[in-house]
Formats: sequence, structure tokens, C-alpha cells
Amino acid sequence: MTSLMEMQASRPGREARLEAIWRVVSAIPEGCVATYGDIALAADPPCSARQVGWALRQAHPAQGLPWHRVVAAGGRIALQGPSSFEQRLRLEAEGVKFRGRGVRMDLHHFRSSKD
DNA sequence: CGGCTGACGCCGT
DNA sequence: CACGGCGCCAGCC
Repeated sequence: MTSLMEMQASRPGREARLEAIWRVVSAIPEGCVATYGDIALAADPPCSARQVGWALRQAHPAQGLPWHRVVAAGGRIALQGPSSFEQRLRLEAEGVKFRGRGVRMDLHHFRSSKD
């Protein structure tokens, strides 16, 4: 009996939270970007921006999640190293314009239909 | 239990 | 623009 209870008690929804966040991310249209904070608030239930970063890290490449469309506040690329380069290339391939180090949020910022 | 580390965000200096 | 501090939260040691 502990097995069932333990399953719900020890993991109150690790997977559920991941899916809630992934769902919002996958809804970002091509050529658009959203911030970690946006995703956090749009998720159901809402969470913190940190958790969004955590969720993206847990995601598998095979999921085909558009992780590159998630940027930090102000359009900054939060990833570091080679990954940040890859993210920028992927975004530019979708027609996303940059200004300096960050995305032109005035052109590509996507907001959930609910707002 | 405590401390450290991140794909965060915001505000102050 | 560069730090630095604080809140935030999951994971690891």
C-alpha cells in the first residue's frame, strides 16, 4: 500500500509539472520567443522562472521541443557556451532579428492568447 | 539539515 | 554596462 502512496507522496507531480511547462513552450509559434517568466506565469499551475529553466534542462532532444524560443528577460540568451550559439542560429533561421546580444523583443515577443 | 549551483527576474548602486 | 543582493525552486553533496 505504501507503493501507491509513496508514488504520489514522494513525487507530487514532477512529471506533471514538466508537462505543464513543456506544453506552454511547445505553443510558442515559429519566429517568436517567450521569456522564462512568461512561461512560468502561463503554465498551469504557474511556477517560477527557475523551474522553467529546470524543465527545459530535463527535456529530451527527441521531444522536438522548441527550447530555442525561450529567452531570458529582455531577449537575452541565457544559455552559455556552444549552446547559446546554437540557440541564436536556430532563431535566426526562423527570421528572428537580434540587436546586440539579445532578441528584438519589440518584434518577436510572443504573449499567450490569455492575457 | 545546511550549503552550493543553475537555461531566472528585478531593483539598486 | 557591470556588479551585487534578494527572492525563487529543484537537485546534488
